[in-house]
Amino acid sequence: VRDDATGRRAGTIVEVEAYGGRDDRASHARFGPTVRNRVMAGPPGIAYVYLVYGMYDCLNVVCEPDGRPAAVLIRAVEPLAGIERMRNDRTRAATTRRRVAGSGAGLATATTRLAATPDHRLASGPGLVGAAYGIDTGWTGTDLCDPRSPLRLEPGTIVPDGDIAAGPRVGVAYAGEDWASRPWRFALVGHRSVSGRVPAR
DNA sequence: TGAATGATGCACT
DNA sequence: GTGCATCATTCAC
Repeated sequence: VRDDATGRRAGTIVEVEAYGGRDDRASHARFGPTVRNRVMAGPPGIAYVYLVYGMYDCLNVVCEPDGRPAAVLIRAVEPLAGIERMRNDRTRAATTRRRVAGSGAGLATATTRLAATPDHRLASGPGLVGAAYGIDTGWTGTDLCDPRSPLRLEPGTIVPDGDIAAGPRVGVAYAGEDWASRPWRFALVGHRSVSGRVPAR
């Protein structure tokens, strides 16, 4: 859930990935404590937002007790409320990117395609979750478990194990076969808001 | 319909 | 200097 002056955005998390500590070669914690990842080793329930590929903000929830670095990446959300606001922020993010890239035609097609994007695909990917919720790295450190927090987790429903699919994490081939192959990506089976991304070889 | 590619800022070595 | 926990577009077929 995110609250701000213009209203409330809410959705159900339908896909996540787990990232461990020093030994996980795919985790930001593999470098040991750094300026960027330092909240990962702090108390759990805190937001860790990082910029990837120079343009996408990815939201993580710090896990494990204070002192042990770990986090869960929110990969996809099914939008439930504040959908127009999500759409607006998606457009804004795309517009900013295109302006930097300097392609007017690209912007036109980008906004046209976004308008054709169904509601349930507005946050179907880690970068898209960040864009739809208007989250950037400044949100790192936010207490996601405080009911008064403008960005927070709220209790959901218990899902039977059988409804959860597990598979390898996306885009972590660099970590080596052992770590890249671990089935630490979890998603609701067959859910239409799960990211369709396939590892690019 | 699917694979390749470019964009872009910054953490890290 | 290198490469990334991504996505949209372009170019084959």
